[in-house]
Amino acid sequence: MGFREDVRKIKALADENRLAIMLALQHGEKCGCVLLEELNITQPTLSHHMKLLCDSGLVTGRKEGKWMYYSISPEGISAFRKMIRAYARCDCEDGSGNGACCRKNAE
Amino acid sequence: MGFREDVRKIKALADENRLAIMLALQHGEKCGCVLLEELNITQPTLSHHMKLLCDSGLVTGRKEGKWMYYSISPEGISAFRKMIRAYARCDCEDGSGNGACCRKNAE
DNA sequence: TAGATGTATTGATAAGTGTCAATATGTATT
DNA sequence: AATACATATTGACACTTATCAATACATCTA
Repeated sequence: MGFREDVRKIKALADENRLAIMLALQHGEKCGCVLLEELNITQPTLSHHMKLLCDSGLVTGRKEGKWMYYSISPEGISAFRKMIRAYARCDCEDGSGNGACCRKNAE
Repeated sequence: MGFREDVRKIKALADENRLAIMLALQHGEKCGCVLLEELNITQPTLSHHMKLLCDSGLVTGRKEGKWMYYSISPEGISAFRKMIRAYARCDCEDGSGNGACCRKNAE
């Protein structure tokens, strides 16, 4: 069926630099130029990664003058985790919270 | 830093066929030959995907005679979701459950 | 208006990935 | 031992992706 959109979103996180960006944004929004200093990549590469993260909904961008401020999207990461949960799950998690094999590791 | 291992695990889920496999295994273990009937791929391709899923820890394999039975690993998916959560998070989730921006969408 | 600065786009390239046909390996049955 | 069947591996190929240099676009400032 149509998992294409979900695959696209998962791929948005499947890159070392983009994981680093997600961590870098965890404590609040940052300007692109700041991210550029923290990551050892060129400006076009950062722009490319930010586009993928924004398209996936995990990150939102805000333009202020000539600067772009990026931040984690709470709704985006919530939807993302929910989506992940739809695939990374098993029957022993029946919603009652009594899934024996998952009790200890419940997140 | 060393996100390589996490990227490898996330990539394990970043494919349409592997998402379909995860769903197919949700209700319990299945033989490789059964998965082969459900997915429109050849046997070598299935073998390739199962290897990636097993290597990531999301799925475990059990050999019985000439058959391979695959099933979701409860510990694997729990660790996976925990890992995802480390990247797909923001400060407004402070562990107290009071993160204002996430309250409504908490999973 | 001109120059400076931050960001986005384009084009090229190397590396990675999904797929299949062909073949190999392992196991059960006759 | 020989055959049949399920799975794994190898090799090849098309497609995707991460990266950068060069360039374009947008905005601020002198």
